[in-house]
Amino acid sequence: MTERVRFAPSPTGPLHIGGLRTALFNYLYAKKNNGVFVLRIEDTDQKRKVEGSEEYIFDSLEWAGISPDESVKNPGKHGPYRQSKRNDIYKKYVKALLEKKGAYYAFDNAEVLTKARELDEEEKGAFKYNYENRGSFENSLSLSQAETEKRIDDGVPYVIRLWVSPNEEIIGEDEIRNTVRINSSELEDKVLVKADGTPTYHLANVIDDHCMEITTVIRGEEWLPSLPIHVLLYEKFGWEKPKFVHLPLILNPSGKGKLSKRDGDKNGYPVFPIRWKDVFEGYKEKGFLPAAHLNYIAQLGCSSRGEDEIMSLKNIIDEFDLANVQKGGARFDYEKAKWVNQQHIKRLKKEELVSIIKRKRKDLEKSFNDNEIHEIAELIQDRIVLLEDIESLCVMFLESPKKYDEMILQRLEKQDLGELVNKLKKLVENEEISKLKDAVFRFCKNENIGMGVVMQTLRIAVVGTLFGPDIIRVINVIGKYSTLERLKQMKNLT
RNA sequence: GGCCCGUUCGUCUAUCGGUUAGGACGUUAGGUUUUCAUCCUAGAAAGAGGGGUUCGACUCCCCUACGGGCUACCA
Repeated sequence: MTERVRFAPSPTGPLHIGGLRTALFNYLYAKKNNGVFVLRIEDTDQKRKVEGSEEYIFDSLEWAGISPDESVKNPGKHGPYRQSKRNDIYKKYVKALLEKKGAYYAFDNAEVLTKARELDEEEKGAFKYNYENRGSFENSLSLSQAETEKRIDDGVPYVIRLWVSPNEEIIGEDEIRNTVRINSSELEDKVLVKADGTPTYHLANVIDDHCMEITTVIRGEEWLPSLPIHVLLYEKFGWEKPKFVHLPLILNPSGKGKLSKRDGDKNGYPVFPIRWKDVFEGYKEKGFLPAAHLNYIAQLGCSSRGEDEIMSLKNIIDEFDLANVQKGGARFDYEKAKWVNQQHIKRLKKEELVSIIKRKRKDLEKSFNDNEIHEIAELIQDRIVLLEDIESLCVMFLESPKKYDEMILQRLEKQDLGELVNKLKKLVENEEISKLKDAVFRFCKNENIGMGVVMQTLRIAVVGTLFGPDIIRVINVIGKYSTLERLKQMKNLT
């Protein structure tokens, strides 16, 4: 049997890092098992729907390189792939459930329930609509059949609730943790169909997973508490249950709660894969390679057997094993995420890096030929942590220094800077630029000046700071003319 | 409050009853480099606490503590 998994986000805003990881694990599981990765849009609550979020989900998955095999965009035979289009299906199954006495009508309005809830909270905690009190509410169990039918005919609003019988042991199997056992008396008669006739998550989810022939449900740990409800639903329908996998949550770096948008804002890292409506920057814009981002996320709460932590998507698939998934939540670590990205960049083929650099710095091609850009790529490759660093790393090749590091200037002042710059200028003038290194060595020896001082002076004159790649190689790239110009600019300054 | 899940260096993790508890990020100290980055070497750094079971527990069981999740006609 082919494995079928699904990622089922609801389009209520941008997909965040946790969602992306859930999608990733579904994808990995599918690919590892030659299965099918389905994307289902859970838009039963139209009130909460946010324009653009469905597109955003597709765009994010595409950026990450983990697009679904079946979805609204490439439907298979299990459609529709949007829950808002499946209401007829739900209706059919709810009818059957009602007939089997697996569910019942309830007419209680919001005020009644709110009041009951408040009352219970004062006394002992959470209110539950269940076997203990359903007799005192207005529903098809407490009302006569005639009254129930009359109300429905009269158009009195109602919901449909799951009929949970007390004191039964419900067993939920999770693939990465121990069997979850719970007494059904703890459960609530969950609303299955809302007053507007649309299903709640629990109902739609179970029916869809069954109808779409999902074999393994991989979702976040926040769903673990509703597993018993789902198990009950499968049993009442008489359906075979899929396997369940509840992924540990991604926590804030502080460990306090799930990773949140707020936290990302505060600490300066994105929590979304790609830009969301000019409001939030994503990992893409921040300068993460999709493969690197996936690499980091795949290892949050999951260990890899391989000795190398840096892996391509293909490697991640090969190594993927549910047995390696952690049980406890994992804190997000932006420093490590950046390090992984840096490692991926370091391993990029020169051609790939060159094309990224050309894209980021379009003006580079005006001043340099392909060979030179390759050299630039080589000079800066080890220094890029985020792709956005490319911009600043390229500045020294394109412009003469706008300002000079004051501290260094002061330090060098003792050496009669003006004269030294002048001599260097002459040196560059008279030497072949490709042989500059030897020339500088000779110069130091003849003039009896320390190598350090000469190189620092040259560097500060050419790029303005004391950081950066091999200054001789930089000079080779920018050429004799630019170098002389820059030395002249420095000379005028001193 | 109730229910559920979890707990190994600061962080991500290895260990599936016998290990000097290993690796990675970060951090500290050296080295390489004209500088910075890279790279190399070394160091500090962990089994929440208490009971069992066992010849022997990080590993199995129980309790406590702590953390997280859920507790909507949201998903």
